[in-house]
Amino acid sequence: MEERLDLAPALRTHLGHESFRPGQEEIVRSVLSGRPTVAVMPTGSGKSLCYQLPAVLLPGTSVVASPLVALMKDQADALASRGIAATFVNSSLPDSERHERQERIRRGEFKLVYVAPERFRSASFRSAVAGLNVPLFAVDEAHCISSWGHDFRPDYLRLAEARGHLRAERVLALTATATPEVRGDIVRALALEDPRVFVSGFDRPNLFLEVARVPGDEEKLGRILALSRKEGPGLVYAATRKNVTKVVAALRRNGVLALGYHAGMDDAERSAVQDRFHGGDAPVIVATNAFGMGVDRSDVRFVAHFDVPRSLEAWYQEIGRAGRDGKPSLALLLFNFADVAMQRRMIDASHPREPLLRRLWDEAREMGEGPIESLAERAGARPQDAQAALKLFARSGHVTRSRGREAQSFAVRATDASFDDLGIDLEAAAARLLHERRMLDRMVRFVDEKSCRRRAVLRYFGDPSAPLP
DNA sequence: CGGCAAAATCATAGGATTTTGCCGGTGCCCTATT
Repeated sequence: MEERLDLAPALRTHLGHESFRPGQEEIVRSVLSGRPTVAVMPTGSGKSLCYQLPAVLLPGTSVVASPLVALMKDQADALASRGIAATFVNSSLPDSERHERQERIRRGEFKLVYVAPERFRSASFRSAVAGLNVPLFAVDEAHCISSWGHDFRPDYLRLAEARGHLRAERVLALTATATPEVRGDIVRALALEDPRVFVSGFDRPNLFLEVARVPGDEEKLGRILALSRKEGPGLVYAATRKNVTKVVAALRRNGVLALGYHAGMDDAERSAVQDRFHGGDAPVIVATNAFGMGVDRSDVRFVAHFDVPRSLEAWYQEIGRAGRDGKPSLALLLFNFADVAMQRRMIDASHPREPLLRRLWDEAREMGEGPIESLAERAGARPQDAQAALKLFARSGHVTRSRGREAQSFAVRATDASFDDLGIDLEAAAARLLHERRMLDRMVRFVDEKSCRRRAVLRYFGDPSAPLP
């Protein structure tokens, strides 16, 4: 007979909720049972409670892998204000503070510790958690494994190792976006054995999905302007920083208070934009895909895409930020076929080809060391290609990179190593390139979809509640 | 597959038109310099 622990009192005392929202209780029970758990829930449905409550109930220190250090402080503070001992460790802390926290972690003073996956590279952190009793290792935004792990943030692919360091009794992976394929990536990367997978409904009945084919920027701006004036607050996603600037300028020229957001802005500026948006001050945010995580405003009336996104997943996640209050909202995709070419170029460019890589390695070896800029020049490549290639070379330890005041430079450690010694998995890289192209193709096919768009999306995500054709 | 800005061209000396070239998003962490 299964023991049915009453979770309601703990939910009330520790987290201040009267009752569970749909899906939460089952997930919490699955975690408590000890079984590896994957929870796929739409943003805004209370994912964090699914690890917070078990962390409070289980003896020991639970560790949460979270992608953005900028959000950790708020998360930990929110828990602390409820009397839950939570903290975080990241590079924003001065050394002394970090060491002090690690000592407190070592002594088991915390119920919850937030870290980025990269934190496990630090020997002092690993040592702090070495003897710790860790009942739960939670991986938030677990789709990052799939979207960032391969080249952007490789430590996402080493989370199983991290789990090993922690000797965590339980694992919970949480995400808002997951096709069956991404779910598979998550299970594999975390080496989950026989996990329970919970998928809540992806249908968002209050979102009206519209795709508008437009011949050029003028029409796009016209539609966005009309929306901004009538609907607001809203989000506009653009594919490049340059386009962000362009759209912001156009809206402002026409009297709409729009704020731009992208990773090229400094941290203070970025958080100021977030704060103004949350404060209800800015009716329209124009952003690259840097904007999203940690955004918590329920009355967003529209999400418009100035450029076609790279995948259905990306698009659905982004439009999911509209209408969390359940009121009618619009997702508008402004589609110009020319934009597909731009995305295709970006995809291709992020996967340097083998001949280019070989050329760059030969040049790098010959130079021994120097600014990345001149390496690019000598190899007849663009700086960003040289940058990407060196990142790849650095992974094998044959190259170190450093950043001076102005220029970034590199140094080859083993000048006698051949290209093949670098151990670059070209086959895997080629496969990923192909995969990304296919995702984009699917996005484009979706634009041409003749039947119900909603049904097509739900089918794509494998939503069990999707109506059958 | 487009759009834009800069350069080249035209046709005749300042300005208009055409051609060409370019277009790159996400964030950890650490280390060397001020």
